[in-house]
Amino acid sequence: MKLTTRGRYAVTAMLDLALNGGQGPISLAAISQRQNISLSYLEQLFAKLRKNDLVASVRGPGGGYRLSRAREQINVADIISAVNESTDSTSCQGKGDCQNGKPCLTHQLWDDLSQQIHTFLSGISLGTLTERREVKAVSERQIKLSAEDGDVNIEALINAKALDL
Amino acid sequence: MKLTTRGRYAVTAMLDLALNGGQGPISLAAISQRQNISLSYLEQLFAKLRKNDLVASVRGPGGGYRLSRAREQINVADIISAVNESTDSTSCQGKGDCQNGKPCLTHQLWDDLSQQIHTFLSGISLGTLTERREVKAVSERQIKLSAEDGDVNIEALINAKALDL
DNA sequence: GCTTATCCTACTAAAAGAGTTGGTTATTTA
DNA sequence: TAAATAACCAACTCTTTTAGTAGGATAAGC
Repeated sequence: MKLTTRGRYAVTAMLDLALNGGQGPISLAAISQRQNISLSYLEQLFAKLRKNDLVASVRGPGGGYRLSRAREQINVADIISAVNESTDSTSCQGKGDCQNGKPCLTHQLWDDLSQQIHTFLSGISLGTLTERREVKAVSERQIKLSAEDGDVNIEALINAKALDL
Repeated sequence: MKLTTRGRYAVTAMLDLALNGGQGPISLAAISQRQNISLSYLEQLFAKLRKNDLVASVRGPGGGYRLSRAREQINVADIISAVNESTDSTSCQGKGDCQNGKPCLTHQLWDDLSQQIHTFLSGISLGTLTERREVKAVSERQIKLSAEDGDVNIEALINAKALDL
């Protein structure tokens, strides 16, 4: 398990999808605009998310992406490991270049720890997050700050939350 | 909160210190040998650990480092944030270059999440880890695999753990 | 005064992160 | 059927971070 900005982008985009993808697919262009993430970078991330069966795609005009499962069935750990999976060879793949000649065991300590983090993040689903945020969305609509209706701007939501504090 | 190999090195080194530093300070050279981490890299990491008051140093021959507090008072979150603290400006420091003109709020979602991870990791102390490992160390001594007595080789410990599975 | 070991700065090679460019394919709509 | 849309795909670039080197200075013990 690795926690970087890459995972943050993926989680944010997926949350956008969960919030805005009520009816019909959402284009990456829309997510790109709302969340201010480069379109091509999103394409790369969604290629991995699709390979891991977290999203499904619809091509052509009016197309885009939708969650392949219910919000509650997709957790944060899924998303983060999906976009990080390419070069996850932090442990030296049993090459045996560790001191004892035995396959790489030092790293197991960290893997042990990151396994716990993984378990922890598995408990947080997109559903959990949207529920928490949707309440704020309602109060946000009432305050009538954000203009474009229909769209849910995550930034605005968090803004609303910040106002609460 | 950021989880990379850098933090892994730091946690491993600190655990080595907790396990081997029973009487007197431990030199970085010793840790370097046991854990197979470059000496100079350890120096850089320990400079930050010292600034954050997680370790204390003794100079000169026979010198080295020791934990500045009891094992139980040092947690994994402390260690990781200590070695990562230099360039932690993942959130765009209120520069206001986000779309709304307001200071950077999109990132707050992630900060929210990573705050939870931080809380989680704060619950795991070096004491927690050593206790878990020390049991294994005893069984390891009984099996009499690792030769050099006095030293506790984390790799060997985890090896012992692997044998348990 | 020699050795040990922390302390400190600067530099470097390699990898990962983030984004750009320039396409192709599939699908809808006019 | 042609145009527009938007997913798909590959290669390339720029920047930052990682991990490690090199070369010392300072402090303490023998």
